[in-house]
Amino acid sequence: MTEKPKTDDAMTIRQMCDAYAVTPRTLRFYESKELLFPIRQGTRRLFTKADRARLKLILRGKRFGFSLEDIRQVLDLYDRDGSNQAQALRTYEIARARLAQMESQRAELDVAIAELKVELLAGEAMLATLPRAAE
Amino acid sequence: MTEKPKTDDAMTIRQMCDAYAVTPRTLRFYESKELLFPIRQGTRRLFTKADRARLKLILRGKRFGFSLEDIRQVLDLYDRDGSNQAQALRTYEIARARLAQMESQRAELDVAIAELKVELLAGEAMLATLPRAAE
DNA sequence: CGTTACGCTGACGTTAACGTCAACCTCACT
DNA sequence: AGTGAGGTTGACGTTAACGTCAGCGTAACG
Repeated sequence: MTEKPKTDDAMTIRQMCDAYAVTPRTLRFYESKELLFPIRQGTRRLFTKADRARLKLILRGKRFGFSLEDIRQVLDLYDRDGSNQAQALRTYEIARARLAQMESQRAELDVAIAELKVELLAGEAMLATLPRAAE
Repeated sequence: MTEKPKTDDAMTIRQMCDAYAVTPRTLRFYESKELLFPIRQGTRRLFTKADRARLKLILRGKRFGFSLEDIRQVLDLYDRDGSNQAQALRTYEIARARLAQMESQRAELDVAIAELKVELLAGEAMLATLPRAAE
């Protein structure tokens, strides 16, 4: 039993779009970039459960700010051999590097926010000196 | 006295590049986008004190994540009439909007960082289960 | 059999902020 | 006159992640 991972759960491109809030163009684009591998029924694409799993990872990766290329590499590693420790380690390293980037970016953002707040205070002070034309 | 804001302090493009760590292309690009207005000595550009002040603001704006177009608008307002309260107010509003963006971005980044950290912990756990091929 | 829905494949367009030539000028020397 | 440094103006290239056609197929409905 449980021996039927065939096309039981295949979804059309439109169903995918509705389910994941992406455009057809996006899905085709991801396929062209080898991020997704929908099967074909004639000329049409059918997205399997595996594709949906990958798409979820892709969208998550994007939220993290990974580039599609980064994401592709990680997906490749998962696909090729999920139980290879060298590859798992590589994935881990990529993620760690990205985390470092994000934390650095956040630090810069914090500085910029602080500076901008100072500017705003100065701006408010200036505005207060010339409150003419009070309707 | 103090009546000579002529070309006393004009700088060549190369001097500007060295002073502000930008390329000539960048300065010419900024001029084409009407962010800078270097005077001409024959065909060559000479950047005045005013240009340097603007460039500093531009670079600062970029650190804040403003687009060049945003920056141009603000510079225009300053230039046109620095003491116009309506314009100062507009500048203030632009900056406030940008600050809101930045804080929202920071919040998202925080979430993404937190999530990614969770993933990393999971990754570490997984790596720990298969510590084969030591060394 | 006509139309409507859905899908497919190119292929060019978009946005930002410059990078990267190529071809030319033009001083200051030597 | 030659040469080298530094400058100028086009104008096309780059990167990411799709958007936006145009033109075509095909499958079901009425």
